[in-house]
Amino acid sequence: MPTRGELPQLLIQAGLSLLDEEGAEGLTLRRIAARAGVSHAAPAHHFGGLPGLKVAIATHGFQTFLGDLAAARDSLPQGTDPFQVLLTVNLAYIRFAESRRALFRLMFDQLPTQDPDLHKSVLASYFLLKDLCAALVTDRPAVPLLTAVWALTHGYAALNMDSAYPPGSPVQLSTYEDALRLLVG
Amino acid sequence: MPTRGELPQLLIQAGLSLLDEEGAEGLTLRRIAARAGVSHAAPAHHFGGLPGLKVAIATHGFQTFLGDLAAARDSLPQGTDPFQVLLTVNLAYIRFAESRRALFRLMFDQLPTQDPDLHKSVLASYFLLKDLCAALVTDRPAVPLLTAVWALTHGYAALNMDSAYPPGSPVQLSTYEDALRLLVG
DNA sequence: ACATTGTCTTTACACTGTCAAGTTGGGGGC
DNA sequence: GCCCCCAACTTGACAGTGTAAAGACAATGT
Repeated sequence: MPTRGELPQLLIQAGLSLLDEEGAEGLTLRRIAARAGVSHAAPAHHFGGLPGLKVAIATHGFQTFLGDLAAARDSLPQGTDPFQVLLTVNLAYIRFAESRRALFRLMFDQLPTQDPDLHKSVLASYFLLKDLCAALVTDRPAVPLLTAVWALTHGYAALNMDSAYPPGSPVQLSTYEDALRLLVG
Repeated sequence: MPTRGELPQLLIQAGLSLLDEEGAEGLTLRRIAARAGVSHAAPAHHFGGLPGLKVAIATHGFQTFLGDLAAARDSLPQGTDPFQVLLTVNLAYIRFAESRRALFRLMFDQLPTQDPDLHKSVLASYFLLKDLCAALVTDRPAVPLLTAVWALTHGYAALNMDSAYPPGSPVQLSTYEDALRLLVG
């Protein structure tokens, strides 16, 4: 039995590992509980059930997602060309989807769920990308550009993740940079 | 009991209705069987198990998906501006994702599966979009443009489907046309 | 010291996918 | 016509799942 009070976090971590190692089908209340060394009903107690646990895992996923994006942004020296910053961050977006497929899918599957914490986590990533776009268009509103950029990036991430887009061969990521440049104008 | 030989199609239809009416969680071997009026082991017999049935449903989904895209294309008069054709077809893409969320998710979840029939269905949609792009760029290869266009469209479809992208308000589909025009150049 | 609250376990139940064995019914060889 | 055989389908059983109720137990507040 773990130290009192830290079980929820431990369960989320167990769920994340299970998700990475065995995919979506491995994500089971009982297996998570077993990995955390507690009974199978303990997770349901803390999260209200499997759906609640999934939301919690997705929320945590969006936080590390945000962390990855911010790390990519901060890895560049101050004063870097804003387009280069956006490109670097968005490639981190695509790489996240590729390296953590099951988690990425779970995250966006849970999006319709109305949960304050999940909503806040998503919003944080939204604002990060919005600021990057705002740096590129000083004369007009950033939201339309952000919408297009986000969609393009998410689409590349989704198609590349399944390695199924051009049936057979992988997505040419080099085309992403050109497409992004066209959108930015 | 249905007429001999048509049970597989009947099971796929039952699965599609179940998917539309109750979402991914309603898709169960036993419930599909009950809806088709057969025993719970009948679907497993024909499709080898739940995964096989899901692949069959996804394959059928891609066929009606292709039908929707082709219908949108053919609804325009001959000689229409190629860009307008591409736009119309892609809006049908986005609308399909919105109106059949569970099926759309299942389809792209099954993409990594290596199944000849599924692969062929996906390829058909691929070629349809490729031809539309080829009509727009006569001087250069169409695949890079197709990749970008497909990703942009798929991204809009995915974000719009969850109505979760700009957290709270729906995706502005008007921005899609502008973005597409930028990509086409 | 005592009651209370929150954490966790135990137990039970309905539901799921899969497998093995049985039943049935129709089509082809004789 | 008859029979065999095979495919379609059913039946029954099993392990695994989520959920709910009820209990055990320790920490905490009074």
